[in-house]
Amino acid sequence: MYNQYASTLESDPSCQHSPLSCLCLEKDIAKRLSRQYRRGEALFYMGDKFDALYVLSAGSAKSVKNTVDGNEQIINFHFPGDLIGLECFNDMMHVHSLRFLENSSVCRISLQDFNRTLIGSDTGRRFLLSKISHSIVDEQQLLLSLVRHDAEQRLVKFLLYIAQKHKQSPLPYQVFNLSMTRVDIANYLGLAIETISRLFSKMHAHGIIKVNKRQITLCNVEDLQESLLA
Amino acid sequence: MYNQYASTLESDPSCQHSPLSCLCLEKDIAKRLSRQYRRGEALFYMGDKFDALYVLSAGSAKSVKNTVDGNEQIINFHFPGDLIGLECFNDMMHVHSLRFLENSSVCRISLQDFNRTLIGSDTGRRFLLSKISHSIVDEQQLLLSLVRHDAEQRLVKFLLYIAQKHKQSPLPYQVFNLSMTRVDIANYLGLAIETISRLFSKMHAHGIIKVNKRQITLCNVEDLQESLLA
DNA sequence: CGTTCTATTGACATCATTCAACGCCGGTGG
DNA sequence: CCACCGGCGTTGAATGATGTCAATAGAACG
Repeated sequence: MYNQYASTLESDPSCQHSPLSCLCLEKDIAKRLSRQYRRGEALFYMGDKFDALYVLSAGSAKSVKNTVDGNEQIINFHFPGDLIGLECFNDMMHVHSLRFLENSSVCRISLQDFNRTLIGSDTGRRFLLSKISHSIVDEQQLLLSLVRHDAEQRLVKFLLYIAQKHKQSPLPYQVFNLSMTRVDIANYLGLAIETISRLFSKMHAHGIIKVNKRQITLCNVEDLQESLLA
Repeated sequence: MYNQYASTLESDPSCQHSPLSCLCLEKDIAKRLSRQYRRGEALFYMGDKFDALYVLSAGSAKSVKNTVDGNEQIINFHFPGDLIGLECFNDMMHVHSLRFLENSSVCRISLQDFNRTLIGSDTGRRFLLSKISHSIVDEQQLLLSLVRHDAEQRLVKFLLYIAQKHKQSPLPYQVFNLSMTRVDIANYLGLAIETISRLFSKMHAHGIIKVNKRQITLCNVEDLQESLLA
């Protein structure tokens, strides 16, 4: 019961293409922005005033932190249904920049609407709290990979994660297109780009996955999952 | 204004020893548990029903995830003022075990009270949202260390983080006792315990820090902070 | 008083990075 | 149309940081 929205997002076919629509219909707190964004565009920059949360309704994006040495660090990737901006209630400023990886659209949730939902609707509040928990847990999963897994395991976990995020897509979820470059993946996983490239080649040669440019096919999901346990 | 509670926790001397007291006094949502916990005791275990959040009011603790291979992974450490349990709204179960590192006490916030505060009090809601953001950002900081820093930088960042958490203590904050073992630190930072040991020895020899068993002295905090930027 | 936990140190092995060269593709301008 | 260029990706060889294995010793605890 508590969990109804989270699970709805996974399974209810009516939500397949826009999980947010549940939320939109339900509580009308997110308003679809008319504007579409293109690959490379930014929704906001680190340091901007925080005046709304967003839900990604289509496409994909990355949260990027600019480090002192002039480089970027990708904090996470976002996919349809992800709630963006939860880390900003501390300073009321954006602590990342958000950059789209492909043509995308978002729903905007003003802080006023956010608060109103938190206050006024039991199911809305549960939904939002569940989203908050989910994003914390996702982050901890990445943390776990970085700490306990070697390069190949990190990449496998990453691919499984991406596949998971594509479960709403019409394609079989074992087949998907990466919207990010190898550079992005390497950055995110804390590896050198050459390592990513070599791993793709090796795993392809071993028949574990198929790699064709950015299209990935996971040949045996269960085997991959098991390989993480070793 | 939005930020008043967060900053109060840092600076208001009346909150020095129990940051939570702000919250207790303010909204009466957290009730100090009479029971004190001892080193090694658990507050809850992974899989337990999630029926309350906690604020650590004294001592320290670790959140631990049991991995499939029978090992543990420390997800984070907790210090006075930290809000514990935010990751549980998804499944309404605890996803970590919480284990105290020294004699400690906690304040319990029932879900009912939590919701009531979210609904009923503007300042309480802001305070809680700020806490949520803070814990997400903390986690991302660790993530950044793991991805971008080598072993020494990770350890330095960890020590600065601990020092930061001890700013409320009567001691000068450059001097503190680690409540966790070398094993815990290694586990948390994704390093071998021998690496931690060697780094402590090396940094001690170089006069960067002083190490005496578990007591650490940071000889020059600014130098340490700068060393992270390189 | 032994057993276990914690910590330190050395020798060696290994995985991932770094440096370097190269190819492919798409866009842009002459 | 072709030439050039920058971004993206692959592969090889050498280097180095960190893990692993092993030995030792003090501290904590029953």
